[in-house]
Parts: sequence; C-alpha cells; structure tokens
Amino acid sequence: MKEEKKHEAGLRTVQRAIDILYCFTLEEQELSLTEIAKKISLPKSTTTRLLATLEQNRLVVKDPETLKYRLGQGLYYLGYIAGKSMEVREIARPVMERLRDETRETVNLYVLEQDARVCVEQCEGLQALRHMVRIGERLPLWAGAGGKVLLAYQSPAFQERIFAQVPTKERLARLAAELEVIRERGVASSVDEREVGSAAVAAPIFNIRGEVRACLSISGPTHRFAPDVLGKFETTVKEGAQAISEKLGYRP
Amino acid sequence: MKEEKKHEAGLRTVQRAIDILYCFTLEEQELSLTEIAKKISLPKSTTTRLLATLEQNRLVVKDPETLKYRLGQGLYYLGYIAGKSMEVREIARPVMERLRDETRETVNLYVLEQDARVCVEQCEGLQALRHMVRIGERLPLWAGAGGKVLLAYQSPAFQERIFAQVPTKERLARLAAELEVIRERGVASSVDEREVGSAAVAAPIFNIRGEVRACLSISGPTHRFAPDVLGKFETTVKEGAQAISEKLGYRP
DNA sequence: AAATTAAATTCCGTTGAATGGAACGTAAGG
DNA sequence: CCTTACGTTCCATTCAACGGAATTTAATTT
Repeated sequence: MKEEKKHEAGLRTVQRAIDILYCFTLEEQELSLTEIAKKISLPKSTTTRLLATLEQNRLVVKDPETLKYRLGQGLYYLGYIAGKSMEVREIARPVMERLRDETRETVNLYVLEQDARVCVEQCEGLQALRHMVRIGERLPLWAGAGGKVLLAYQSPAFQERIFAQVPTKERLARLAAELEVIRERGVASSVDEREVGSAAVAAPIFNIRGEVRACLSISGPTHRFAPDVLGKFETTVKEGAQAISEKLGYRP
Repeated sequence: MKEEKKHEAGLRTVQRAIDILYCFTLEEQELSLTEIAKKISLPKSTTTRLLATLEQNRLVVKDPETLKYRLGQGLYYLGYIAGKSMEVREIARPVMERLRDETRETVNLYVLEQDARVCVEQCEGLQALRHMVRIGERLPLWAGAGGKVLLAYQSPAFQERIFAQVPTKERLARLAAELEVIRERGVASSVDEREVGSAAVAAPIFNIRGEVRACLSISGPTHRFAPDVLGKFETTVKEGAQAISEKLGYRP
C-alpha cells in the first residue's frame, strides 16, 4: 500500500550516487561519511562504496586528514562544459542557421552589455545585397528593432537611463509609446530607422530566470521587407527566439 | 584469464553513468544516443536508461527536437559549488586557525592580484599586541615576507616589472639576491622591513598546476620574533602552506 | 594507561535491480 | 514504396549491488 515511489526514480544506484552529489551546498561544502549516509538514509557500507566510485572519478575528493568529502575537480570541469553549452551563442547557432535558410536574410544575435547591445553571432544572408553588422559591434538600445526589444523588457529605471540618450524629443516620445506595444506583441520591427534603406524584425530571448539579456533579429534591405513579408518575418523571429528561450531552460 | 578489470572500477552502473558525463567535451558538447552508446560501448537500451536517470536529475538535458543530449544545469550548479570549495580561502581557513592556535600570532592569507598582493583571509593573534592588516588591503610585492615569497615564484619577466617599483638601488639589489634564497628554502622572512616594529614569515601555496598564486604568513611585533622563534615559525608556515597546497591538489 | 565511544572500513551470503537482445515505433532518404 | 537508421519498450535471466555484522582505527573520557 505504500507509494514509496519517488515520483520517477531512475536506476537505483545511479540515483543514489547523484543524491550524494546534491548533498553538498554552498553552506555545507564538506561532509563526513556519516553525515552523507544520514542525509541519503543509507547504510554506511553502501555509502562508502558509492563515495569510492565518485572519488575514483574525481567527482568528490576525500581529505586524507579529516576524512571528510568535498565536491571534486571533475565536477568543476564538467560544470565548465555545461556552462559553455548553456551559453546563448551555442544554443542559438543552429536555430539561426535555420532561420537564415528560411528567410534568406541575415540573422543576428545581440546581447545586452551595459547601456548597449553587442552583436555576438551572425548568419549572413544568402543574397548578394545583405544587411551587415560586424560581430562585436556595439549598437544603441534606443533605435533599431534589436535595440527596442531589449529595451522593452528592462526595468523602468534602466529604460529612463537609456531615454536620456535619445537625441530628439519626438523620437523619445515615439520610442516610449512603442515599448508597450512591443512587450504585448513580443516582437519589434524597424524600417529605415537606424539606417536608411535597412529594415529589421527582432524578438526577445528569455533566460532560465525569465530575464531578457539577448535577442534575435532578421535584417535586410528595406525593399525586401514589404508589409506582408515583414509580418511573416515577425512570426519567424518570434518562433526562433522562443525555441532558443526554451532550450535555455525558460518555461513561460 | 582475461584481466578485464579497469584498474579499479567502482560500482558498475555508477561508473557507466559517470563515463557518459565524461563523453562530453568542449569540442563535442552535443551527442546523440547512438554516439554516446558507441563511446561507452554499451547497448542502446542500457544507455537510454542511464541517460534517463541523468536527465531526471538535470545532469544532462535532452533537446526535445533533435533528441541530442548536452550537459545540464545541475552540473553547472554542482560545478559552481566544487569551484567554491576548491578556492584557497575555503581550504586555508582550518589550517590557518590551527597555526594561529599554535603560534598565538596573526596568520594571513595573501593572493596575487596584478602587481600586488591582497589579504583575503586572516586569523587574528591571541595576544593583546597584534600585527594587523585589513582584509582586502593591497600590499606591495617587493617588501615584506608575504610579498617576497609571492615574487620569488613568478616568471623573470614579471619580477622585472616589480623590480621597477623598488624605490632605492640598495633595496633592489638586496631583494634580487634574496629571491634565490627564498626559492631554495621555501620560506621568506622579514624583520622591521615593511614596517618598523613588525616581523613576519611566509611560505608559498602551490595550486594544482604548480603555480604560486597565494601565500600564508605569520606576523607579529618584532620583539616576539627572536631568531630562534623565527626559525620555528618558518617551519610552521612552511608546513601549513604545504598542507594547503596538497589539499588544493598539488603533488610535488 | 585502560576503557569507552564513535567513526570508518571490510567481509560475505542473499536477492532483486540492472541488464541486453529482440521486437516495435518512427522519421529520413533513395 | 521500400530501405535504412535511430530511438524506445519489453521481459526473462543473472550477477552486481546490497546491507547487517564483524573489524579496525581514532578520539575522548575515566
């Protein structure tokens, strides 16, 4: 009658080994055998064997003096790789290539950096006439589709700081009004805005904590962004950015 | 007759799970089931089960689209803790307390930061008259026991840069000559050097790659550092620093 | 110095957890 | 359409993992 089943426990031994790893926290970085055995409610003999295996693989280290255990360099190494493969760029690249092939236009990935956005990844368009930004280039947040989406999802205080950079009163008024709409629709677009002759659409990328620190954009020459095409592109970037957000661990 | 035994293989299932984690590298951050199964030479059914367990614990993530696996956020989290508990400060603290109780003098931990040393941890001496540096304080590398040990183990190019900071020619000559001796003995000492009335001894802490990025020092008023005591303290810091180095993973 | 306590390690007979081959489902490509 | 490749599910078999008990080691008290 007892439903001891822990939701969905996997392979028992592996599960136990993982439970041990999760015993360690920032507050308790060092644990003795007995402490660990108690935490995972297992006999010390079993725990010793599990720990020995983890130690052989450098996932934990045993201090030969105190006999206490800490998480080991192996985890540090794996964590580093995990961090890398969780980076937006890594995740975004395949999606960006797909969008580029679909739209034949240039696809850019921007990340927020202080009071500007920086292009960190790019898939060049397939047509001779391309819209191009250099990787590493810094652009303002108060103009262009990419800048506007990033801005739209920041705190009011942050937005105020950026508003101070806007050159004319008219632009500022237009921008402020637009941000609301962008948040509602989840996309921004710009035609002949930052540069005459260029158009773009952009959508926000949410990280696991629901913050917007990056965005995806599709851009090209204005004449290829007629209203109907622009509408289609808007849907496309939005879907692309959503796909990336989900892969980053964001659950709406 | 076959000695299939892999050196010392631990619990089979756990070992296999760990082998999976180590399949991922910076070059290959994404792997399919078949790729993983091939790498660890196991049937796909077994591999699936292992991966499922790892996934439930967020040590890997499966991309629902491509069905490929990456290392997960759980490893990122654990790696962060592992990193923290590998930090010199964490490791050093208990050793420092022991030395303080043994010597009754103030024990400091300095780390190299650019062209100076910074005090990052301290155990105050037990006597009314103490030698005190504030945590976070930046001190030069060309004076004081701590500065000199740190300097002694850096590259010649680095040392030259520091030499330029030394105010008088005589001090420079003395310093340059001393570094050699410090490296040989593995300890530095200073009496009325950086501050009149204060004395100190210091020894290098080696990280896992054999580099010296930190040092341990014992310091107090000169009158309590008579030659015989100083000699004893030198042995004490040296042993303390060695203990820390070993816990950091340094093997001489 | 002996006695007591607590923690870590080793041993070994028992059992069910993990295994892997085969069958099944699904998607891509010729 | 058939073929190929990949991922998933099933189930009877077996040996790997288990845990209670015995042993060793270290620290603490009497």
